[in-house]
Amino acid sequence: MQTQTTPTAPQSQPQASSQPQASSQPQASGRSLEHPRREAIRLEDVLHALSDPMRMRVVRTLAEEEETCELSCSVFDLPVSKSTTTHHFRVLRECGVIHQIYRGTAKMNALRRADLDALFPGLLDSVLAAAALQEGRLGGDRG
Amino acid sequence: MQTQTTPTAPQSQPQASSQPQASSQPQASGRSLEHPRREAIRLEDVLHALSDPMRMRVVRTLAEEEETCELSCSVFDLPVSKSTTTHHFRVLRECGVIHQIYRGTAKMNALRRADLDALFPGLLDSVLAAAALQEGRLGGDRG
DNA sequence: AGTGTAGTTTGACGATCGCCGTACTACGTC
DNA sequence: GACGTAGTACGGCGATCGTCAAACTACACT
Repeated sequence: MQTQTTPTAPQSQPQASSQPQASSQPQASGRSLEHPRREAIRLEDVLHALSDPMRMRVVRTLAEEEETCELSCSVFDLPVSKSTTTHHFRVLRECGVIHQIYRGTAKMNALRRADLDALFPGLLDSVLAAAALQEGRLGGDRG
Repeated sequence: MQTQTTPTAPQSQPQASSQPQASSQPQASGRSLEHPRREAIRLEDVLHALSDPMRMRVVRTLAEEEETCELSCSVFDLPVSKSTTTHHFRVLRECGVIHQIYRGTAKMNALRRADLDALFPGLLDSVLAAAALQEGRLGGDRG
């Protein structure tokens, strides 16, 4: 738990893999990503980020798979181009909703639940519940 | 309780004041406003509406003054022009966040709390709490 | 009828948004 | 080194957004 940041306490230190190990999993290395500090996360930005169906879909998937801790961008398979996918993940990161790190060629994503719950208690859960309720109500599958 | 709709169960019937009465308060009359039905309210539209600081400010004021039931547009005194104010209230109404009726020259506004609570339980409260928390955190007055 | 108040409508503006394709970089593997 | 994979950066496109000013409508009051 030292060469990789935990999603519950993300800090954006570059931390250029000082101890190489023969683990099967590649380490976070090379490029660094900018994340807003917890105190810099703004409610209006979070609401704006979540108001896009594509990004809501990402956040819901991340929340469902929360015990997995991290998902690569590619597992989402959004019905948009690669560059648009990059754009949406960047919006989510820059507004503080998700945490991203590079791991080999992949970029892993995790919800910043601890930060969001601390700043806006209950908000994420009620949004997720609302999204699930609405999906049931409209009967559609995530569209 | 028949010539005016209640904010807790708003229906958008025109209801053109069939029984005139000498009450001190002018009745809802004349122009009618379109409101989405409860089932037509979409989470993404609500989140988008709330992601604008000006509209969030309106919703928070409406929530604080909820026992008053209705507030005219003019009491808000937003730091934007009249036409922009009209625009923001229209966005809030069309996405189902507020209910509006004409009462004389004024247009009265009320939160559609019953509808929102039914569709998205806890969402409105956690958003309002988050906004209050953030205001305290940033120390600013509603900005 | 005239005046004032409250809000609307229209059209415009610059900014942002969501989306794309193309060209590119970084990494792992053969 | 060559190749494939994962994701980025750069522009560009049309649509939407927040904002405004100007002209307008609806109502109340004198």
